[in-house]
Amino acid sequence: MTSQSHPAPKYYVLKEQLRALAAEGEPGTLLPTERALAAGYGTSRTTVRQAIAELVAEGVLDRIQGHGTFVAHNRPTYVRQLTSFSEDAAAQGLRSSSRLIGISTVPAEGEAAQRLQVEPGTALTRVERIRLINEEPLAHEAALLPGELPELAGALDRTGSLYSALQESYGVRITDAEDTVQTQLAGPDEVRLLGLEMGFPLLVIHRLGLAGEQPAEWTCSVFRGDRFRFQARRHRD
Amino acid sequence: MTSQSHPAPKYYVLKEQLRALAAEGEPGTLLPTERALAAGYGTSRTTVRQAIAELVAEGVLDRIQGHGTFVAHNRPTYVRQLTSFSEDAAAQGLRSSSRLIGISTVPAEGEAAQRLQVEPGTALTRVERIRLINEEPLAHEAALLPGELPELAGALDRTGSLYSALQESYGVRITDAEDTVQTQLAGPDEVRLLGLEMGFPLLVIHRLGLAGEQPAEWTCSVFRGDRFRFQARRHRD
DNA sequence: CGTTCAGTTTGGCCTAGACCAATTTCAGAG
DNA sequence: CTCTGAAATTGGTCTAGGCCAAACTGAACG
Repeated sequence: MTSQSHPAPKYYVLKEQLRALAAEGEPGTLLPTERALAAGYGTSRTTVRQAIAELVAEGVLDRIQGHGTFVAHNRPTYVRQLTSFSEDAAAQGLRSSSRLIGISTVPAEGEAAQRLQVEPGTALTRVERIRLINEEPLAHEAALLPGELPELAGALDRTGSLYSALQESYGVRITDAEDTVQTQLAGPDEVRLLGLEMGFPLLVIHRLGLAGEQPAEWTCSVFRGDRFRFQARRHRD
Repeated sequence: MTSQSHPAPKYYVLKEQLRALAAEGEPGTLLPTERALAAGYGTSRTTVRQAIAELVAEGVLDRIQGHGTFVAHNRPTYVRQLTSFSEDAAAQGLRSSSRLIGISTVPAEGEAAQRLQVEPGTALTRVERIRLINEEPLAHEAALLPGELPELAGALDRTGSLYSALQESYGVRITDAEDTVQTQLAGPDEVRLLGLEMGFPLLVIHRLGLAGEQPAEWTCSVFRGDRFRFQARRHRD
């Protein structure tokens, strides 16, 4: 008999009960308050909060300070399939938009310089944006492009797409991209920019965009882990 | 003045201090005990534990009940690039191995039936394994293959690779694969199988393997989020 | 010298409650 | 009826401490 059957932690049992409770209600339905749940389930508020925190991280629940905890609305899950955010969203019938935080010129350094194959100190254009799906923040994205690109702001404003703007204004066409996906936990920056909780699980994608053989884009995107899937297709020789 | 400068939570300040502390020590160096840290930093053990928990989730620290909390050893980060675990690991110079949990025959149902394009109830072969890098558990994997495959166990034992076994015994060659990556939190199963903590961030990959146009494999892999990166390369037309 | 077993240490889980901040509620003023 | 402002409500953060389980320590024993 190898099964030692450690009893599941109390918070986890409660978590699954709350998950079931959430499944019954319509999106938006308010759950009892944390204090009420603690009293009702004969536990402490700390334990209730741990259970709720994980369900929030899974996109099952949502909560607002001063308001309450409620069944999360069925968020569309954004799936990255192609290379462009706007194209991916359109392919899935989602309304995508961007909020431009800023375009600046920065010197190349560290990994960016290496990836873009330029000398450290070379001027790069940095485009920082928030990506939204159905008007809700989904990701923070910072793209680094070689050279100074004075016309980029206007073209980006017209087309809304970085790739379109690059092609339109500078004839740069990204033909290949290499993406690396990994997990990360939300810190103060992500909390501020994406409006989520500290320690929330995120997916970070580093992308190297190539125009032919020439590195033309080095981007770091930080997605909410609960509304995002990354999809890739490969062929073996 | 839009900056509202919410002060960072106390646990987060402590987390970054502990991160710096960990960076100084060699891997394996024991940190002070939670009770000592709480006393030293003039905080509560609860707060210390929250800080440590996130650093554990990031792979910076490691802890063992009854022993202590210490600087994590520099784990190699496994990067998925091709379609096969064994090939990927070999390409990175990592010692990979598998622990077979079981091979069974199960009826097709739900998403698996749909993905493999078989009628619900059709017999599938289920191969469940733990994937290890340098003898440490990295992922749990459950592969579903259409049909009953009596010779699979032997071939798998000989080659160690599912893809090789499939080709060798049945002439099935997986030529294309579609991977979907998303986040998940560790539950009791993952805790038991991979030896990590409840609520630990994971990366889940669903893979549909195709032999030509024919669906031949539907696999769900659950990786530790701290020792895994997923890499994909795309070409745009 | 090795083994055993009780006591100590350390992390794992949980409780009870304090104080803060954002939101909502609602009575009172205009 | 609308606006204002205080009070109540609800989630956000943190404290202090209890009990358990796993690991370690060391003395007693064979």
